[in-house]
Amino acid sequence: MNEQALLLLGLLRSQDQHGYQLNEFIERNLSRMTDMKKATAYAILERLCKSGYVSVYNEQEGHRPVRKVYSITPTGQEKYLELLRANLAGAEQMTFAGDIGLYFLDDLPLAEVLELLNRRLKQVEIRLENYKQMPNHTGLGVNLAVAHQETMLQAEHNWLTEVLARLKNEAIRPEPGVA
Amino acid sequence: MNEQALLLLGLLRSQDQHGYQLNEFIERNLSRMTDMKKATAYAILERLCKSGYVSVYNEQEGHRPVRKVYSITPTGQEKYLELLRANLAGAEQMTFAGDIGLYFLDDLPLAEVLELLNRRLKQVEIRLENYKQMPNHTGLGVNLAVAHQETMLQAEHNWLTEVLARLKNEAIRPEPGVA
DNA sequence: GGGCGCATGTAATGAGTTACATGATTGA
DNA sequence: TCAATCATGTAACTCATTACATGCGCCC
Repeated sequence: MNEQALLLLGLLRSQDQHGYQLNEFIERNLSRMTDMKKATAYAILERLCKSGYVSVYNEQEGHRPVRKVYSITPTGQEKYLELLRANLAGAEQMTFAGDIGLYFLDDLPLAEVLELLNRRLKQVEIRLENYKQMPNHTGLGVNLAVAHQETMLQAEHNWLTEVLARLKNEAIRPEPGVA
Repeated sequence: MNEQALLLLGLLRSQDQHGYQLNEFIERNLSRMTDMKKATAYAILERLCKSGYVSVYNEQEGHRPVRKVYSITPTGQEKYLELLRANLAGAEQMTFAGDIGLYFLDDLPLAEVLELLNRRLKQVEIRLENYKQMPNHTGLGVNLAVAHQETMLQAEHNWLTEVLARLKNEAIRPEPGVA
């Protein structure tokens, strides 16, 4: 009962959809918001169905494979709002897996650390480029979500750049008094 | 074979330790880096043992319960460096669960959104306070890791504040031309 | 004597991923 | 005719969490 459920319910709120359709949409437009896999979406839809938050009916267009079209129920609408409120009001834990590496950074020679962190920086830069080339979406919320990620990526970029500068400095003039 | 393994191996690198000891240390000093639970640590230590990255011996101090003391092996040392390099060089995905809510923010009345996001902001502020009251650690890496989290939290704070201001503005003078 | 701290785990559960299986249609 | 797309799923697995169980020593 988490963000993935919220996402699927939210998408179904605007219109009935079948699993494939939802998965396509998520992959094309929301790959930055979530990394939910297709099989997972199907599984969650089933779960939502069992819980009564969505209902299903079959549909066939021409000779295409039969589709299971999901539709949000009144209970689902309530659940959706509940999940949405909780999500908006809550702050995330903000623990970064990459910090574990930083914690142990003293275990490698400074030169190597510099090279490795540079690799990290490059990846952040590539992703930032990606955002900058993206067209504006429609809808207030969509733009906010995208802007948030860009902001955080930029923060990460700034921080990494600054750290690299500081470490480089230390490489030239090592341990200048500070432990 | 992820960050938790890296963490445990890294801690064992400095000295042999038993599970309880590791768990205590993590809870006291590294609760911000990771939210690994105690049972998980025990399980991972076992896994590392089976893989040959650590070895075990028993120890008893006085009449205390017997301890399983873990010791990193040469293979473990190699694995550790491998994991460390990968961790330092890699950038994280940076998908925030809270963005799903933002994405659907149009589904709630603006006034409520304002209130909910304010709740989110409050939590960020509390955590920031926490960081500011913390003493400096020893060791370059430790400080970097802590500083990183503080930086990102601050970025989150700035962003949220700005968004709230913008939305509040819109509440007063709604939809001023922009879709 | 009672509660906390020490020290280790297990069993059940849940969430999510991977890899695989199926089979029809459509377009080059 | 061959590959890609449409459409759904299952089975096996990993990973981690929760909740529980155990039992002794130490200190008040």
